[in-house]
Amino acid sequence: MRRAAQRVSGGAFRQAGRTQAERRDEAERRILEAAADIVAEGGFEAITLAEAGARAGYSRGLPSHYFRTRDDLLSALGAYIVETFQARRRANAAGATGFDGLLEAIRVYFEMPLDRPNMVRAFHAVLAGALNTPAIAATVARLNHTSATEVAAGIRAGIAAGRLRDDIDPDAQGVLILAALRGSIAQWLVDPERIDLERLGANFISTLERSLTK
Amino acid sequence: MRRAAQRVSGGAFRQAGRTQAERRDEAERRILEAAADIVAEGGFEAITLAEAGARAGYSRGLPSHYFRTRDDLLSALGAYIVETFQARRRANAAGATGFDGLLEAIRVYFEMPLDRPNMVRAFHAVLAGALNTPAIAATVARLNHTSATEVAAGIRAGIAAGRLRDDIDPDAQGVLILAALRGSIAQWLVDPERIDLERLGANFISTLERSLTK
Amino acid sequence: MRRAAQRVSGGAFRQAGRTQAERRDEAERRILEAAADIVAEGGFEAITLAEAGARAGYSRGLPSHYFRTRDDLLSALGAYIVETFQARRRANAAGATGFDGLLEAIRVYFEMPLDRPNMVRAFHAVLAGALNTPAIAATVARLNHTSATEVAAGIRAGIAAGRLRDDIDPDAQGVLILAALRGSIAQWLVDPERIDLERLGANFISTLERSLTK
Amino acid sequence: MRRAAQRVSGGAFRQAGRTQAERRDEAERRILEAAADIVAEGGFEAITLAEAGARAGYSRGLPSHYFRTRDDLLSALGAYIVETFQARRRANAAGATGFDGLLEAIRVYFEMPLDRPNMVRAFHAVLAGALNTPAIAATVARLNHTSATEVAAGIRAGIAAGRLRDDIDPDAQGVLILAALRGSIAQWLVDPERIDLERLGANFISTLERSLTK
DNA sequence: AATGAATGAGACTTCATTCAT
DNA sequence: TATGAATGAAGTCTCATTCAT
Repeated sequence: MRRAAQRVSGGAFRQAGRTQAERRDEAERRILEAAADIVAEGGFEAITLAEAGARAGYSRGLPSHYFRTRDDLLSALGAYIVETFQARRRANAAGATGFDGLLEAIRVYFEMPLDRPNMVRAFHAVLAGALNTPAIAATVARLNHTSATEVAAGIRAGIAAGRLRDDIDPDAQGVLILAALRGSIAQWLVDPERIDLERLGANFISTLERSLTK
Repeated sequence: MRRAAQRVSGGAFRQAGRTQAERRDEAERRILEAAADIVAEGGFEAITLAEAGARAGYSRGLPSHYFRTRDDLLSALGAYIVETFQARRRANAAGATGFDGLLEAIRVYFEMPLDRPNMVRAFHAVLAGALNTPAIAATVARLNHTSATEVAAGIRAGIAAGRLRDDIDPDAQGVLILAALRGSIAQWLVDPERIDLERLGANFISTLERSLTK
Repeated sequence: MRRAAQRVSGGAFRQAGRTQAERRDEAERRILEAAADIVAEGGFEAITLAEAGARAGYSRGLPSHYFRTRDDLLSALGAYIVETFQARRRANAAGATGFDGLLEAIRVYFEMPLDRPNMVRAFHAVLAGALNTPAIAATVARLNHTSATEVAAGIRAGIAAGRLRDDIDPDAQGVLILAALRGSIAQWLVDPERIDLERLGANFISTLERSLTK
Repeated sequence: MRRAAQRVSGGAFRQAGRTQAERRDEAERRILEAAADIVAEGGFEAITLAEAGARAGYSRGLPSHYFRTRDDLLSALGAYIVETFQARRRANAAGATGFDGLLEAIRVYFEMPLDRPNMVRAFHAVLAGALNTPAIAATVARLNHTSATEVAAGIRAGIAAGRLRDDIDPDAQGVLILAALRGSIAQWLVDPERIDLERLGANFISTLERSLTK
């Protein structure tokens, strides 16, 4: 096995000392990131296998080689974008728990579009793609369930702590809160000039406090 | 002149004696409706000009003939679906005004998916398409602005009537309420088994009353 | 029959008092002229029936109505362009006969491109079209024969007048002279900056005089 | 590694063991040759990408794959046909220089149509295509300039050798001689029965000698 | 006579996919 | 492992042509 640093045709240099498995993993990840960029710019249907390979600095044929079919790539890509988004969201609101953690997570949610617009665009493209692309629908359904349940857990913690009214339906509120977050950002994506996310976030949080606390 | 209904090659029955303008208008409308069906089933990118023509009972080439390019069809289709959705929504909540009218409109909104699932799917496909398709983005941006403004007007009416608190930001609430409606339905579309729209609607309305009324 | 001046859909006014045959003839002629313009701009294959009708100020369907098929239009158009060109050429060199008439006709030939560039472009498009379009080949073959024979007649007149050498092959010279004229203009059409037609014409005539006269 | 000639799906025999670059180069060349055949038969506008691929023994999609667009194929094809024609013409008149070389080249020119009718037809189709196809016009403009300059060089050599009159305009004569050659063949292409190229060639050369020599 | 609605064939082009190297 | 050559299936779009008005 050749171990010296070597020039690959795509023009990228890669580190020596990798095993083939490591190289493969990196190539897959770079292809997924390139694909995520394409999604952010042109939507989910704009992806072509060749373009994803070329943007990642590899050959136009490599995505086919790794992901076999376009559907498999889309499926992996949906999961990758969702995971990346979730990881970022959680990192930004790390440590916060209970109802206060929920409020903090909501604040973070309204800040992410300005911080990471491409990631958010890609994420919403995945949400949109769930409507039609079976390879993605399952991922999004699971995401929705998890996310709404997390929100509901924050509310339940608030109830248990005696801070929130106990006639609240935490599951329904979980869905509604998630809906408001997503729907707000969806409007911002279409018309960022008109939608003031900071103002929306502040209003939403004070609305929640008024409707949920005792 | 032949006046009896006659069979034409496309398989549709049409009345004789139409003017050419009438024939053309009907053909355009039928093509748009067929295209909306396709959108509801397979999403915005699933449309092909040929399929739209064939489903409408015409030739595969007619949509090209009328709409010139696919983009032009998409643009017209986005406007058509939005108009149809709005017309239906308003018809269902006719006569209600003020803050009560807003609450009624919200109730209607949560009922529409069960009443007209295809229309709602098509509508949400348009919303999703706005992310990537410039021809649609403008339509959706206008729709969002109008819709949020209508909601805000209902809130302003409630404030003026002394029923709602006067420290509310009606515009922000308009966006947030629209967001919650859209986001709820988006989750239902992905997993209708899990999302109970009736329950969501009831929770949302009581939440609103608690957060907005004096 | 309505005789008053009337507005037609194309936007053109036409004179009253025509018979239908006259109106039809005018419409045909206007369609042919519009088609000739298209040929001059975009070549022989750029013609579409609809475009010819629209440019002539009529409906897009009228050329079909008159000329039945595209081939029939092309055939009529080839003849029309050739006739127009010949008429112009003869008008410009009217009255000249014999060998001097030939020289005058040659001078005129080199002047026409600057005087009537569109006509000359269309004419050369017809010549080019003869290579592939059977509907035109016959017209051009006849034209070539006639033109070369006319040139030969001028030479024969010069011989008979004792002005030209009598060992000349008039028919071969007819073809060669026609070839030089056409070939010169063909080069000018491709690169009018580089080809100085006036200089070419002067050189050609003095060359001819030296090679043909006693 | 398999080395024996093997039958591939397109119906052509190819050797195994080629590098990919060799395979591609051969495929491109064969597609261009097939396209040149089509041009010779049906003119420049008769080319379709699919037909070029099929005639070359490949799939109907390959020309698109290589040449991207039809215009790019036409452009490459124009250059290819011109190069092939020039190479043949020069090979046939190899070694001849000066004014005698020019006369020999002219003799060869009048012989080529009978020797290589398809090549000559294709070549004249390119000349004709320059009138309307920008992708070809540049190639033909360069060709015309080069060819006329070569002829002029032969005349200048004759003047320098004291064999031709020194009041000749070599550049104008270069254009005129090229014009006569092209124009003669153009007439032959339309009506080969009537045009006797051998006789034309003999007449043209004796005419030239009379008009150019001292 | 004239318009223009509608059809259908054919071309270009893009890609997923397979396969040779 | 990785490249890229080659195929073939759609899809868009343009037009000649037919036909109802």
